[in-house]
Amino acid sequence: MTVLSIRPGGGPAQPLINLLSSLSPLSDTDATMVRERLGEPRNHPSAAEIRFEEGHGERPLMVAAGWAAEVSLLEDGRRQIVSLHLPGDIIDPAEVRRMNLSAYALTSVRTQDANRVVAAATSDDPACAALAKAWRLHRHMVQARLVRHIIRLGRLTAYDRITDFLGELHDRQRRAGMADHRSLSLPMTQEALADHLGLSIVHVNRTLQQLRRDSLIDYQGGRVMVRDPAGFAASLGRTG
Amino acid sequence: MTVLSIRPGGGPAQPLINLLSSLSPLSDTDATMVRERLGEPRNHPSAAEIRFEEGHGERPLMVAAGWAAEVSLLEDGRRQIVSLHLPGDIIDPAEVRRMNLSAYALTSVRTQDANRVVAAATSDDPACAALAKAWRLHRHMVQARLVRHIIRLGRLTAYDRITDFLGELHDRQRRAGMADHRSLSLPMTQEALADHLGLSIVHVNRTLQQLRRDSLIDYQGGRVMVRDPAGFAASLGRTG
DNA sequence: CGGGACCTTGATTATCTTCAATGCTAGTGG
DNA sequence: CCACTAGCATTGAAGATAATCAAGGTCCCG
Repeated sequence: MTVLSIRPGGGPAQPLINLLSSLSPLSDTDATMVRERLGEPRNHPSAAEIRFEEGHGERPLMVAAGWAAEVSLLEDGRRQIVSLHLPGDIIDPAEVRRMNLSAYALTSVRTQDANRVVAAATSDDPACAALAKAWRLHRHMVQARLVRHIIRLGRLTAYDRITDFLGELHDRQRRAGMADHRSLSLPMTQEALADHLGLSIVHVNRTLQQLRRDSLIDYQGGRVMVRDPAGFAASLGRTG
Repeated sequence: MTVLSIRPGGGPAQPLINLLSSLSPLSDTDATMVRERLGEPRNHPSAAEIRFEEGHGERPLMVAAGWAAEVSLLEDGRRQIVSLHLPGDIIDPAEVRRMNLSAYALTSVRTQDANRVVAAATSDDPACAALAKAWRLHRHMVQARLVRHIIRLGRLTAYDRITDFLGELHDRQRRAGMADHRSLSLPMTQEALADHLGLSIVHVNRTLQQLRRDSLIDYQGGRVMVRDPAGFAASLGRTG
């Protein structure tokens, strides 16, 4: 991990740059390329749907601040949050549409048009080679998260689902330079948590309390403190 | 759907050709291109792991006959079948390795090296344009299946999971020209079904019986007859 | 005929959901 | 400043869904 490049205060593009360079080293030139290619910011109020038909086609959006989610709404009103977008993540509208999902702001969200960034990252211009490599690894990571979520939902208990999920969030936030060794932010309601983890609100609430009672975490005000990193990692039903 | 191209007896490549042309029309030339680029067949006994280190790197394999699965093994012996490979599907060893999965033969399986097919389908040679388009759509479909499976596991009951899953299998087999309007093959044990759908064997067994009692399906000898296509589709907790 | 893999069944228990309140806190308007 | 409201978190009780445990049963194959 290129520690040097992790500068949380480096502007709205910094989480994305940190994220990419945590996968494959980027030069300052690469970082600048990302920064300069981001488009105008846009704000989405909490709980609003994030729509994409903004004039010229379906452009990828980078989440600059706040959390968003890709959601499947079922006929009976149930919903499944398929994936989450944290600062630094990029939402691909074409994919959202193809999968029959919708995107929602879980908190107040600020996005920026990332069309030109994605274009650079997927071009075969040698000047973008480092960016392209990091981007490929990033895509792989995104896909691996889907697979991991299938394993979570299919074979882990509520307790392990939450632990495993918090572990994933911690890793993601650290890569983006947005969390320290011991804590992570969790600015989503227990209802959203339930809809992501395939559980009821009530059960999420009780399981979180259990985690607190077991002294694995503290949780309040949208922030999780990892009290026992060892026990935390150990309690995961790990894949082999 | 290009009905003309669906010829179940057209050799081992036919399922793949049917599958691709169900997504985007292929000419006879395209079909020939696929057929001629397939490598030597290889047999995998039922329940064996499908390994890839065969001399020259990790080459994609097309399933020519039988069913395979990508599996995650958990420490405690539980397992999750993340995805299934039916005839016509292509297994990407690089992906299996990246996701920390392993591939197993659920039945006796015959595969063929599909490296040159994938190369053609992902090239930008204009001669492969039709193939490339179908391939892109196919990749999208594969990804959509992962998302759909997340929704199944997260928000559907055992009964609906099985119904929805059978619906998916029916669609896949029809695209490959390997099933008619009313029936599909299901050559996997109830244990494998359980490991895919995140349920216990016993519960899968009882739920299948419930489906039979409700006259939605008949099920015996690895074959499912769809008795009530309307009720079948209606019972699905559909995404919107 | 014996063994093994798979399917089926009953009984019991655990996990998780649902329903129905009750708190808590922050923002709002009087 | 103080009700008042809305959204979220929490709690208890009851019930449904699914897992586990422990046998049998069936079928195929050597």
